[in-house]
Amino acid sequence: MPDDAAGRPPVPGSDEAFRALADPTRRRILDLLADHGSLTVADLVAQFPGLVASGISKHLMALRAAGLVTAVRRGRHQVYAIDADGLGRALAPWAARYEAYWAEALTRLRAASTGTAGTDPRE
Amino acid sequence: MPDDAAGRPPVPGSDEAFRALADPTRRRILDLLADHGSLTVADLVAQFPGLVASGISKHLMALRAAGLVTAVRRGRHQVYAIDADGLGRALAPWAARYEAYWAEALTRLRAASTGTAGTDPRE
DNA sequence: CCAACGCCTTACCGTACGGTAATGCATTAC
DNA sequence: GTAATGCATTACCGTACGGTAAGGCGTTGG
Repeated sequence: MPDDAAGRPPVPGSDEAFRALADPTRRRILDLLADHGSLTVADLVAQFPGLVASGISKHLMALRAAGLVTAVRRGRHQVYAIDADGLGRALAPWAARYEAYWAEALTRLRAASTGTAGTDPRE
Repeated sequence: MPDDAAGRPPVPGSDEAFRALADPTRRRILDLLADHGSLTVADLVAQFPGLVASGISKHLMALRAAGLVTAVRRGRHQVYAIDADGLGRALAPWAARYEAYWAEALTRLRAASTGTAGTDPRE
């Protein structure tokens, strides 16, 4: 990248958030945190058989740098949780611009999941 | 990546979409397409002083592979536009899960831009 | 105090990504 | 028909990313 003269005045801190969300593992971590509220590193490691603790820790650091999760020490464990405020601030501007696009797909998705209970986000 | 044993059955085609959105240049291309409706490669190249046509073309291919934009030939120009349906299908499941997080930030954002005639997709 | 534990940190490696330059294949213009 | 345009494609390069393995520091427990 020779220079950033392309100009990117809009969305200041969202870059890191979008880059963080690019990785499927990190999105799954967010999903797990959204489901369970808060989890330790060990809890998360148990959910990823193909990864060791270091990898999970690195992903968590990336999410933390992007402001998507928060970390607090509890004893010798580190408990992670979704940073609702940070996630909102990072994605709200983009969502405001594009929510119209997925709005109809969303209502269709909600209608389809009424009774079918399966994870089938298409058709 | 030795294997994908970590398990990623959910959100089948969203991976490419999120990876495509990770790059600021591609998000800016989407913004430009959202603003102008449809643009040719040359139009987009004019918006990025720091890039040559090949680079723009590659970004457009990535966006097309992710199902976020569509391309049609008009004469010897290639006209790109946002694929509303593809964008919706790719992001709707994720948005359905996390929209609550940016909902409050969104209303706050809308309240702040009341009267400042920004880019308002709806209402 | 000392050993075990838990997590972060650093070093390192392979691969994929973003970028340019050069080539190819259409379509338009002369 | 031939030349020029417009975009895609390919080849190539530097860098950043995702992953593991090894080391460090604070915390828990005897």
